[in-house]
Amino acid sequence: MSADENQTSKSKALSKGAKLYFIKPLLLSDLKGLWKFASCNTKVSTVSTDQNGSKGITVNKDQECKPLNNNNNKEKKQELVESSVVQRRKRIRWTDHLHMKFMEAVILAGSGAGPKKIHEYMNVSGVTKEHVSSYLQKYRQSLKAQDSEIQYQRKMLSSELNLRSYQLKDLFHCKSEQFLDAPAHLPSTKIPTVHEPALSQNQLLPGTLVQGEMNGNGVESVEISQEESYTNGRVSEEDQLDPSEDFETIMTNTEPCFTSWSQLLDPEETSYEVSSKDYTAENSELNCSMPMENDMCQQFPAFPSVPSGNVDEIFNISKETENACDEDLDSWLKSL
DNA sequence: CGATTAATAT
DNA sequence: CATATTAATC
Repeated sequence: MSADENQTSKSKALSKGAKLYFIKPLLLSDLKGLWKFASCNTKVSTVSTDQNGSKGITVNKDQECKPLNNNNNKEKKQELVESSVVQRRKRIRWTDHLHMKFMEAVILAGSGAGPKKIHEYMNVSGVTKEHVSSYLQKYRQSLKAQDSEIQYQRKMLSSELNLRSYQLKDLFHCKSEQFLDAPAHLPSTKIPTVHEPALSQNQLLPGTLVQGEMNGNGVESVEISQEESYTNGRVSEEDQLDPSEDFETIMTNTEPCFTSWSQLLDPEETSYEVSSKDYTAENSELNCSMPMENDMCQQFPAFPSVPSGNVDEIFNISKETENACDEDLDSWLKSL
């Protein structure tokens, strides 16, 4: 189908094997011709362009049209498909095995590789570049989805930490009873445990080897269910102190482990391997569904342990330090 | 029949 | 080559 109505293009196309040549915009007569063509069972030997004004198609006169309604619907459909001039590419099934081949190829081809390279590495007969291309599209989509999921979790985590930072603040400003009660105020921050694979169909990450390899590539799948949480624990009823930027900034400024598919693709980008390890480590903590208190210790300097004794005293000292010089502060810290 | 997957169009 | 769209399967 072409907007090009000059005769040379037409015959060119026809000589190269086109059975039909439509000129846009289509006319009703074109459609009529098409219908006739489609409902005829016989092969089209020759189709000549219409000479008489209509710029549509012409179907050979000698074609006998077979009535459609001799068969049931299904057969009818079959017939049409089979006799149709252009045959649809055979639909392939991406079995685990194929998928594995694909993944291997993706890895071998290196990040940034396109369908062509991947197809070459796969080297599976019957699988065309187009097949690979299509699958690659899907694969990338799944990565993207994963990525945004991770970003989401990251956000959540950061806000959790923020929440805690309020409470640490409270600790420092402490009215002693608050200090002592503090733990009770902590929101129930159960980071949901990882529910393993549960590979949803569209996640495209089956296969065992695959998973392993992917880790090496920094594409670890971190599946933390998000359904629960964050609605119950949200200690919003509490008098919200104004948000302390600190933890938020720390979290958001921290380079994400891997930001996006495009980053993965970038051959220059080498750091993600390392950072992804960090990330996984970080997450394995989460996965243990450990209380946040412990996690905090992993990521931030440990909070000085509070000496047994008079809380008020400590508080007073800490207050004094606001005007203290470094040395004073230093020695105070040591005394802790 | 809606979702998902793969082919094809842009 | 990437992405959008459509068709075929599940």
